[in-house]
Amino acid sequence: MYSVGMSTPERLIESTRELLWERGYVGTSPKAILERSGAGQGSMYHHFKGKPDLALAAIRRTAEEMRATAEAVLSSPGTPYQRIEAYLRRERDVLRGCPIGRLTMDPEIVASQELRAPVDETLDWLRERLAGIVEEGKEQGQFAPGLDGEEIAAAIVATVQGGYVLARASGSPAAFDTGVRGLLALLRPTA
Amino acid sequence: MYSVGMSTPERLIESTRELLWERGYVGTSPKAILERSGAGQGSMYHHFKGKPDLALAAIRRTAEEMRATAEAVLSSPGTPYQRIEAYLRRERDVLRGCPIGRLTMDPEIVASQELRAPVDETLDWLRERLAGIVEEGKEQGQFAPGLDGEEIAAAIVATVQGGYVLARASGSPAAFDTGVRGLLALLRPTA
DNA sequence: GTCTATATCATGATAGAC
DNA sequence: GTCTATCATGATATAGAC
Repeated sequence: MYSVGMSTPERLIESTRELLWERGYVGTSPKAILERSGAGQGSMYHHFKGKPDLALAAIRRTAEEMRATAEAVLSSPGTPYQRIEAYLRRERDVLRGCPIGRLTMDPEIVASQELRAPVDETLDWLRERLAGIVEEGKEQGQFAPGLDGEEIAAAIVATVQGGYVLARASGSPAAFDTGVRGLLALLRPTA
Repeated sequence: MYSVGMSTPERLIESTRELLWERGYVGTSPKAILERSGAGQGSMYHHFKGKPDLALAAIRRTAEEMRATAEAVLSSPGTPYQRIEAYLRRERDVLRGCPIGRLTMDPEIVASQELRAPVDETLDWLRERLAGIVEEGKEQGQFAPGLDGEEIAAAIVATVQGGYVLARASGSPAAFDTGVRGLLALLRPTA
């Protein structure tokens, strides 16, 4: 429970972010949010219109954070291959899954234009960012000229998102790493 | 609602399978199952011990079905690359997601040894099956000898599972296909 | 801004008649 | 085997006092 140095709306948003990550939108109840945040019923409905409104604030913040984290790794020095490798091998809490990607399996998120938008925009941005790096690699002769940046980027993001699925199914992060090694082996410049 | 030619337990299982696919375990209520199946409260608790028991029966059947579908494609004639391509390009209801993979994002499935087991076993079987095909391809000189069958297999399954995530995020199956094309481009034998 | 009270419906099940 | 109570608790709010 968040108790120090945070305003009530902050505590509500942070608690909601955690619960959405752990249990998804459908699995997260207002009651659970109140308990975790230490806020009262009245406070929550004073600061937010309801569960969807609070979830939107939480999802937007998580999306921003994920984007910033990815950008930090992707803009680090190194060759295109090295930057992609750094992204794929970056430390992750694999068994917790992706706080953004997991939302796509939630029926109420997907059904809501508003709630789905930040999820879509984040994954879309990531694909575009990676596609640009692949194109850079092609120009530098690091990747085969026949490869399509957008296709490779989609395969990279999918491998990460699917890696979480494999890891959670098996109860171990190993499967994530195995898939990442497989993709890196396929991407590795021969030169 | 299932009404003809099916026993009550059958109707309950089929309705549960659909709901688990659409809404996950946490998002599926006994009431919704009863409404969809047309069965009464009493029938459900007569044939099954409760929601977890019914879900287990539903998940086991979905797992069997998924395995049979995959095996049919993977054992079809063709070179290893062609069989992998056939698997990746196989017709899918992409926006509905994977009925097995989506369960890994459900906190109560992952928390339950019993409910997670069929999910784990199915994805594990699939990885092993694909790994064998990759090894075949290496023997035939279709894939580079340096590749690891298990790694490539994990990347393939992850690309599919992650492809569903991308598709559902964007609300269109296109992203799934883009990722698959990217992976196939990387796998394609040059010879 | 926060609190407690209240409201309505859903959840997940049990009991016992038929 | 199926049906209709019944039940305790949770979900998702609203109302109004403080």
